[in-house]
Amino acid sequence: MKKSTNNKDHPKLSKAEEKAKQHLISVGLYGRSVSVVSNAFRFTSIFRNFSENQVLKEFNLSFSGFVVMWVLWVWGDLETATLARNAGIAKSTLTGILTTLEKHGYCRKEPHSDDGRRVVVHITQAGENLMEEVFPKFHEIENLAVSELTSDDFETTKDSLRTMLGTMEKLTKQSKS
Amino acid sequence: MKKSTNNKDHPKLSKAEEKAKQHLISVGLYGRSVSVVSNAFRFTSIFRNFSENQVLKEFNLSFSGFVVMWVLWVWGDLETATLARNAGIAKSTLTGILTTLEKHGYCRKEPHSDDGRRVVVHITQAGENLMEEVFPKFHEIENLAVSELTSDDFETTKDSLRTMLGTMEKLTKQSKS
DNA sequence: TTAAAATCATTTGGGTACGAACGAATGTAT
DNA sequence: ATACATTCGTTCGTACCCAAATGATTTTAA
Repeated sequence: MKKSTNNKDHPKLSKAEEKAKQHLISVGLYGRSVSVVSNAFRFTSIFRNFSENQVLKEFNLSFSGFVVMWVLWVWGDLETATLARNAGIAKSTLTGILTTLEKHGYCRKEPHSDDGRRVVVHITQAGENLMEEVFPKFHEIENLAVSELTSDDFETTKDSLRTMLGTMEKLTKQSKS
Repeated sequence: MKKSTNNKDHPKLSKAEEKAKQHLISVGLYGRSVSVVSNAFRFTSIFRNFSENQVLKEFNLSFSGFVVMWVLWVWGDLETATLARNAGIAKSTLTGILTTLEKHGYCRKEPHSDDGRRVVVHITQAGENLMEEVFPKFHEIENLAVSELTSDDFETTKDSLRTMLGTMEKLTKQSKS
C-alpha cells in the first residue's frame, strides 16, 4: 500500500556491507543508518576518483581545484574566506590550491580596494573557457551516476540528502556554541 | 497519486544551491542530477568534519584511520592490499596510516608465514577496546544524520545510494578495460 | 594619538592521498 | 640452475587538508 515507489528489487548488499552488518549484529551494535552513511561515503569516493581520471586530470585540475573553480564560476569574484567556505575547505588549504590554479592561469588574486589585508580572487578568461568546456563533461558523469534511478526515487533521494545536510548543519552550528 | 511518500515539504534549497542553479540555467547547462551529487559531497564533507571533531579526535584517530580500524575490526587480520581496497585508499596511503595507528598501539604488522613479501595487519587488544568504545559514539552520529527522514524516505535513499554506487562501480570497471 | 584588540591571509607542522618508481621476494620457463 | 617476469610493500614527489601560530593591517578604546 504505502510501499516504496521503487518497482525494481532492492539492490543487493556488497560483500563488504554484508560482512559489516553480520559483525555489528554479533556485537549487538547493528543499526540501519550504517547503510546510508557509509554508502554515501563510498559513492562520493568512487565518483571523485572517476571524474578526476576521466575528465579533470587532462585539464590539470584536482577535484578540489575543480570545486574552487566551480564556485568562482558561479559566484564571480570572491574573497578568500568566502571562497573557502563555499568550497568546503579551510582557508589554509585554499592558499595552496589557488597557487596551483594561478600557475595554470585559471584565476588571479587581486588586492582588496579598501582593506589591505583582504584578497579578492578573480576568475580569468582562461578560467571561464575552462569551465565552459569542463563542466558539461563533469555533468555528464553526474547524469550517469543517477541514470539508473527512477524519477520518483531520484526526487526522494534528492530531498533526503538535502534534509540530512540540513540536519548536520544544525548539529555543527550547535556544537560551536 | 504516484506522489512521493514524503509527506513533509521539500527542504528548501540553500543559497549556494540556488545561486548555482540560476547560473547553470543562464548558461544553458542546468540538469537535475547536480542536486544529488553535490549534496552527497556536501553531506559527506560536513559529516566527516563533525565526527572527527566530536568523537575521533580524542582517540587520536583521523577519519581514514577510523575507517582502516573499522575494516580491521570487522574482517579481522588482513593483508595490506586487501585492507587498502576495503578502506577505499591506495596501498601507498595505507603505509602512512598504519604507521600512525601502530604508533598509538591500535594495530600491528606481522610477517606472512609463507610469502616473505607480504604483511598481515593484526588488530591489537587496545584496538578492539578502542572500536568497542568509539563505534557506538560514531554510530550515534550516523543515527542523528538520518533522524529527520521518514521511514519510507530512508529506505528509498538507502537503495538509491546503493544503486548509484553500483552504477559507478560498473563505469569504473568499464574504463579500465 | 597611541596602545590594545580584532580580523585578515599566510606559514608551519603533522597527517593523509595518489601514481610512479623501486627493491626485495616469489614464481615460471628454459 | 638460472634468467625472466610477476607480485609484493615501501619510498618518493607532488598535492591536499586542517588547526594553530604568525605577521600584517585595520579598528577600537583610552
